[in-house]
Amino acid sequence: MFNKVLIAEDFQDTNLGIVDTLRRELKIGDIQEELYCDRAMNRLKVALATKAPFPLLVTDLFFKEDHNVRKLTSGKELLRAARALQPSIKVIVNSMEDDPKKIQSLFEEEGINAYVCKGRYGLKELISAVEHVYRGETFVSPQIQFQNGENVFELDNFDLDILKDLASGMTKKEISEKLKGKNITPNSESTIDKKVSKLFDEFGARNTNHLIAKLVREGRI
Amino acid sequence: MFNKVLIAEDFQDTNLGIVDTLRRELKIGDIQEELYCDRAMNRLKVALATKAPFPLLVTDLFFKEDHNVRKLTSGKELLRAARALQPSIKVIVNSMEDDPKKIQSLFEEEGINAYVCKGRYGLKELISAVEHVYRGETFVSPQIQFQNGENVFELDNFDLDILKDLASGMTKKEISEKLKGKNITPNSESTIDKKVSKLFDEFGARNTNHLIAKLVREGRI
DNA sequence: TGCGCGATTACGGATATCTGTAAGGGATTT
DNA sequence: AAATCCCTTACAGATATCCGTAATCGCGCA
Repeated sequence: MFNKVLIAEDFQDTNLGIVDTLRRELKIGDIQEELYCDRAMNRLKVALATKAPFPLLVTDLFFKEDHNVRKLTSGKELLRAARALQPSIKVIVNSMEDDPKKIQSLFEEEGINAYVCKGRYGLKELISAVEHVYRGETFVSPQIQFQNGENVFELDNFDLDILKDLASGMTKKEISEKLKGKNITPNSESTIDKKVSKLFDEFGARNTNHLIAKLVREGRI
Repeated sequence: MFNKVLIAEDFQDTNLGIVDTLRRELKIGDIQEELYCDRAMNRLKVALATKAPFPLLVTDLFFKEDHNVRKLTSGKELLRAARALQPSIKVIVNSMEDDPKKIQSLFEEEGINAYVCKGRYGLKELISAVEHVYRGETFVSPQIQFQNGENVFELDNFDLDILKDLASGMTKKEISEKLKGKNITPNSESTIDKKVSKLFDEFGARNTNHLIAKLVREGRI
């Protein structure tokens, strides 16, 4: 089993539960915890410099803001920095997020080793995740369904930019002009019109207001 | 100090932290926990029936859905039901929510005794909250700022209904007709126009898309 | 009673959105 | 080379929006 683990998690109470469980169930002696990403990163550096690197990082995704100024503000940034420093480190993400697409992208883009969804069985799953990762396998909370195809439509960056601009109050004419100014093509008002209309169909929206409301609610823009 | 406490919290790990801390710091012997609102409610009923009611309920606001069918789906419903059953019960809400307006309404509408915001100091604050509540006082996490006045504009139910309809894709003409059909006044398209335009000013929005995006993001519609 | 004020409503004009049709270009296929 | 498909663009008509002006109504108040 891993000889030491670093846990980055800003919820004091959750933290306590995790530490306690890992210690008791997995007999991991050296469990260290940090409430801030920056401090967690420091620990990784120090451990590596003293030839006693952490083989495993368990991190949340979201860290609440407070008075402290921070360089690293999310678990994603932390795990990227950690991987840059120490490529061999195993990473388990433990968070509330339950959107399969976002979790999938953590595996694909960040190469995490396991994802555990906080919830009623979060602790049991975390133990299972640590065991899997130790054996070189990946793990995902079973309630996460990686549905491919289905009702999930892709939004490419072009669509996304248009929608963000619309949501921030720009008209299609203004967007068209902005794109022309930046020499990005396509850029005609007509094409923007068509793109957005197609999204109406895909998302079952009746007009722009409806589409924007849906997408903002889904956290996609 | 309270002789027993019921904790409703669907995050297993958080739960463990809370139970442990209350037991150690406050010497509360009888600490019971439930992962589901319905079961928590049952415990309250049984305890009351056997003449050993819980003097204190600590509950989260949000409970994740799973396969189990549930009557009570949120902490708000749970605490209402609890108060209906046993009006004297003290209630501490322990949740992620950090919107002062929503928290304030919990005090004003639901008469909760304390609100503790989950976070880096959540456990320490929870202890403090229990002590305050035991002394008959209220408690709120210090990072919650009850700002009155300021930049916070009120949205009455009429505005809210219009905005919700717009966000769901209705045109102003359709909204006007819907209101006329239900004999709700005012209901002219012109008035709806004016109302929404005034909201542009108040919220610094450039058009309806912008306004809806802002309000959805703030969770107000 | 009359005045003032705000809310509601009507209306019109300038823009913007939504939708359909059609033309052109580039890439792939036959 | 011709046919096909997809993307981009132009254009046009029907609606919808945004915004200004002005008339009307209800209500408190002197």
